[in-house]
Amino acid sequence: MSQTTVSRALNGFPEVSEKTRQLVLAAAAKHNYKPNSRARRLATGKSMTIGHLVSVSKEHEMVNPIFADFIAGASARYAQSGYDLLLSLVPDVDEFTSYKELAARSAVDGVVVHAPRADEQRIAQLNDLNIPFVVHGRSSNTIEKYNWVDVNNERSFYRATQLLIELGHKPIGLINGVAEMDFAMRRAKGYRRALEENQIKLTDDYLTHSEMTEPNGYKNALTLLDLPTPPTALVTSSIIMANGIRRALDERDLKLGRDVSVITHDDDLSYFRDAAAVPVYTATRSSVREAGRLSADLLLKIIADPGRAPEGILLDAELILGSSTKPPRKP
Amino acid sequence: MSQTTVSRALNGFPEVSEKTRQLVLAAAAKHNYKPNSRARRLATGKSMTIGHLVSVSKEHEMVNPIFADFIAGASARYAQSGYDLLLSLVPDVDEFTSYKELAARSAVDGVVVHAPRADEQRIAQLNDLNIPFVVHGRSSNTIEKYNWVDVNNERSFYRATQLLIELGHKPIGLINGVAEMDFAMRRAKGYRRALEENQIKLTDDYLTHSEMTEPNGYKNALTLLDLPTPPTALVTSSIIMANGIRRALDERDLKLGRDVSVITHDDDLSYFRDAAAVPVYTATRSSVREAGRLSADLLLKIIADPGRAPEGILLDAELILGSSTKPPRKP
DNA sequence: ACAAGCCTTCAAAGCGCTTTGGATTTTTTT
DNA sequence: AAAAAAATCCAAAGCGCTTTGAAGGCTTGT
Repeated sequence: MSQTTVSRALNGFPEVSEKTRQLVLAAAAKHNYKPNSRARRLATGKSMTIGHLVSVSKEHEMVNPIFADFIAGASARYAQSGYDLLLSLVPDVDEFTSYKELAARSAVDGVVVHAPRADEQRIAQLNDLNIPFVVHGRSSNTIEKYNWVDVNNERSFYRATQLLIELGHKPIGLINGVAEMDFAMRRAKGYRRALEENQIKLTDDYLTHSEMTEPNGYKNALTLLDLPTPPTALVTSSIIMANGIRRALDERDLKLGRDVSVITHDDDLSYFRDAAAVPVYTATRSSVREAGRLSADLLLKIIADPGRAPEGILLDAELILGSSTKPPRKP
Repeated sequence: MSQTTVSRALNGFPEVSEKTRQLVLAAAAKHNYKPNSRARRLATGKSMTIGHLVSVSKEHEMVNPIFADFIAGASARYAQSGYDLLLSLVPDVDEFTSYKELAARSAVDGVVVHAPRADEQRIAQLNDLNIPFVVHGRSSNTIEKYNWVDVNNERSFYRATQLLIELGHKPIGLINGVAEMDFAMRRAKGYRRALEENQIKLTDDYLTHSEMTEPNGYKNALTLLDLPTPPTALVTSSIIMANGIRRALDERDLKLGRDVSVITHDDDLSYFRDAAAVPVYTATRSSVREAGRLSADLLLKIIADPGRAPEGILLDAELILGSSTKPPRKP
């Protein structure tokens, strides 16, 4: 049997009879034969690989904890379509160099951009490189068209803040992510809008920006609690920071919910899944794993049809009521 | 200039004069030329790719949170040596199928095995497939030789338990990972040995096994605190569980350290880095990122020299004193 | 100035597939 | 039964590199 026939049988071409196909498939299964990826990729001119470049902050050696779950979602989709996932954790400073290199040696058919800043250069750069990509998040100050999957951050945090205000809270703090990040900017915007609409005037002292680690949640919570008029409620961007906040409250003998209300954004991380009947935290919840799936789907579509008009997928976070929010305590 | 010369110049062969090499390099830089990965890999017969198969528990859709930091460590090494990192999150049930497939289509030059069980089949399977691999962890019930990088789990937990005993604690609980995991088994062993050597008899009620999530830390802590003779100290396998434990203590109006002492294993995750002057938790600390680096180094060595005798690298976790351990409270 | 020897360059083969275009066989039509 | 059409199959080219083996250019020694 000729090489051509085997190749066609395995790749599902119609020029081969069903009988032969079955024969080929049986023989392949028997000898555990799979076409050599390297040869196949050279012949087809496709890499059958999607790149994920995750930047590691040079300063803090920080890996964004949500990326594992995001990738878990995406990976499943790639596998279904026969794509491999190429992962590279690069120091944030030379991220573009990495993209350029990947493109030059044509190692990937597409990439996913993680953690876009409000001013994001990678989008224009990738458009220039003419390499298909999907951004997980958006970039407010970018005019170029691009494909993205994002959560409605502004609205979520607007709603969260609004809820606290309705409960009677006035001084409300926001413990946010790094200021340059697009999501952080949008969340701050939602938070501010809710305050403004309710004529609550707060200085920027009530708003902190930092990497979303547990220690930072702790530290920033203490800073806010030390204000002359400490907040009676906090909104935060990450369940990991929320854990730090809880620790700070604990240290001050304040009870979560009773003394200080907290609403956190909840990415539904697998190791923090808040699945109790009454969740621990009132939260704006949106599964980052689902975002991973959707991003992968979108990227595969773009690759299959390069002419496609850029698309944005906006997910709405649910506002889930837990036990960490109560009306402020009467003095 | 001929293709041969260019290839040789770029790949550092000695047959090309320094002058020509510089010329070639300059031209390559100017046009942003990089040899096409696909073609190169076919020609050399190497994939220049390392596979990481991370299993996702089918049941809980759980991704081990340490893997992000581990991979961050490994990725840097691969990049240095020109290797790509192929990541696949596979349902734990069909992990071997994935390995076989990778081998058949020769997509990788080596793999890293994550989260080995005490009874681990993958080691024999990979040896059969004759594919270079390094195990992050060990497998107690495996007789085959293999390369591994592991922490001295038994000793760490022996020392941790011993410390608590020296402080005066008697009923000591262990909130551990899933029982089948090799590391969990070793940690339990160290814990038990310390108890035995001090003639402390405790039933297995003081020992819980579960996936290392925050909710499980919480739940298991409550279970132990509800025992007729509740433990005055807890040892736990993960800082994420430790956060759940803190929540449980909080709910019972118990103060960490004062009322209940806690020692946690600390993988030095980037988003939980406990870098305070006096750490929050007394901990057995070992950087999982460093383990990632070492695993990558070892694997690259094996690939470069297949004849190499299997090697094991045993890391010793430091026992770091924090503020979560005190003598038991007098009743 | 010429041969020997070394350094440098090159043409061509091959990596293991896919794909094209043609050849062969089988089926259908007249 | 012969011709036309359809269904199969196959040989060979090509994907973009690396690597082999041979040729060309330069230096050195006599």
